[in-house]
Amino acid sequence: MQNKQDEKVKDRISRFESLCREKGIPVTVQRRVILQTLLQRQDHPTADQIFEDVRKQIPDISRTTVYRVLEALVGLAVIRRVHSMGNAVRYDGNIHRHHHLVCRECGRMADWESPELNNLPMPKRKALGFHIDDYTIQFMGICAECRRQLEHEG
Amino acid sequence: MQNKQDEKVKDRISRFESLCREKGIPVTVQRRVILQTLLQRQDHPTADQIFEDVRKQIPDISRTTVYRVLEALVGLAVIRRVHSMGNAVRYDGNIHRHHHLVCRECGRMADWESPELNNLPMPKRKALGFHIDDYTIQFMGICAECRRQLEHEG
DNA sequence: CTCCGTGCAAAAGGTTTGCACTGGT
DNA sequence: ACCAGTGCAAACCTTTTGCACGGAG
Repeated sequence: MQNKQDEKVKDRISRFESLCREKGIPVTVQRRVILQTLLQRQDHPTADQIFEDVRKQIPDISRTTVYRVLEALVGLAVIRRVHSMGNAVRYDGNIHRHHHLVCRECGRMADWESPELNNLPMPKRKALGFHIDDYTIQFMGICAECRRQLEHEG
Repeated sequence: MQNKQDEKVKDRISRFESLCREKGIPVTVQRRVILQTLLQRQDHPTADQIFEDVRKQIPDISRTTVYRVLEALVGLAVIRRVHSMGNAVRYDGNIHRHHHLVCRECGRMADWESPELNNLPMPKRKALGFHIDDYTIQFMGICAECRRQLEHEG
């Protein structure tokens, strides 16, 4: 069981290394250990939590490096941010069930309402200890303005 | 059209005032204007964006008040946070389509996989200018630990 | 050998807190 | 009059940036 998980992690890491070689990006100890640390956790840690973990293996690593490497890994699509908006809390005056279109680039959000999405099968109360009573879907993509900008850059 | 929207806002505000009276919570100018400001916007502003807006009506309002009032309104279920995790970015090593159970109280998250949720009808490319290519569902509720704690408090 | 990645320190957001004062009820 | 809400300033936490050094390709 544990071995199976370990193998998966090893596999992901070696695929990451191939990807780096392909793109001519240096494979550093820090990157390998940061990726490994995230992959070994079953939760969804913050950069700082990863920093604390990684420190056990690389005591002199800098917090800055952890932040930079994580964003680099996101850029390579090796890992994901859990939610792709900026780092400020956003508020919504609409309290009935509705969904959002979110731009990966700039965090811009638009509402998305669709009756067929409003009666999905919910995890039953008690799922994993959670009492779930509502849900909201984030549709992810690129907004018109960012698309235009990306095209202009090349 | 505009009048219809204005009426909705007025209605929400007067319902908010009733709720306050019911609970013996003071209705202040600041609260009314902050709520109104959020309701009049069609986007999902940050506390700071609301602060800038509200300033036009109450030039001497403090940023602190805006932060506090918004959280108070969330507590009363009059408005919502767009995503209910803490204020640090979280990373996920799992890059295939999957969903999350999120605790409203503490932000704890668990993965939720369900084949029947992995082929929902997506907004067609171009919806509102967005090119959507993926989605993820956030199921919202209370985790076991927070439930226990809330019961202990009364 | 050349760059990119790293570490450090400082700055830049975003948010919270303690305290004195003001304003709703 | 009482208590909760507000404003201010300072603290705090998370993230970003500039620069000099060191290690990977």
